[in-house]
Amino acid sequence: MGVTKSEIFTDAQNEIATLAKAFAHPARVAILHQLFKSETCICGDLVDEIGLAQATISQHLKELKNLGLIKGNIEGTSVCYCINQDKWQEMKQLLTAFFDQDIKSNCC
Amino acid sequence: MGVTKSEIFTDAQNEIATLAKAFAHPARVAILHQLFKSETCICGDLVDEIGLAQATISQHLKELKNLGLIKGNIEGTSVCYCINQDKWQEMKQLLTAFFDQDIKSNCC
DNA sequence: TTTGTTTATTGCAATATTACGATTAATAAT
DNA sequence: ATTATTAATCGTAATATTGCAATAAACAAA
Repeated sequence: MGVTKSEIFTDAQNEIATLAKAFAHPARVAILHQLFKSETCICGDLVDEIGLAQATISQHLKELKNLGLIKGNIEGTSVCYCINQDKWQEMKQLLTAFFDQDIKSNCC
Repeated sequence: MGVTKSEIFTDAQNEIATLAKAFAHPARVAILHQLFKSETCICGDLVDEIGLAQATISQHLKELKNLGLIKGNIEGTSVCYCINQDKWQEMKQLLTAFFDQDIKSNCC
């Protein structure tokens, strides 16, 4: 018990859930927002900008990177993080398609 | 520790995270998909359709209802669940606006 | 080489989520 | 009234997530 039964769902359903998890925590939303609006996207700047410990930000960055939504370039001792635009578009398509479903019958 | 620090994020960031949680589990994705495509939206049918226990489905339905994304109408002994289209549109707008952000500078 | 800077990882504690059996509540059917 | 049906809730167990201090790793600067 307590473990998600991925095997009983379709691939599409699991994929949507996995992608949605990226946005299911305000710290990750804040990180992504920062990456969109900011000139620089150095990890350390994100730590300063958002008020969480360095280890915590690093962990959230790792999750976003694992999903492929961001990528990191090493620049000397620091790492520059950016949105992975290809993957971002792919995610956007999948989720907006889900949001744009139209109702077959509205019984209530 | 282990508790999300909602107070350090903006209302918009918290709202996006809260809404995204609706889709962050495949069972809820499956439930919503079923509500969109199905003629009937009786709780019991969802239990049959998706392979989870009645208590589990009921719990997921409660979460979706708390978010306002679905509503339930009592019909005799059964309950008919449906998408709340107003809230669905509102959610869609908020999330697609986030997805449609355009990048200021792409440094990597 | 030694020191400083920056990020990743480890280890741990606490909270949150997921799942389900058992029970309860509410209505329908007999 | 009794029984059956349906859904919500309670209690509990297990896994997942969040957060951070401490440490490690990797590189730059002196």
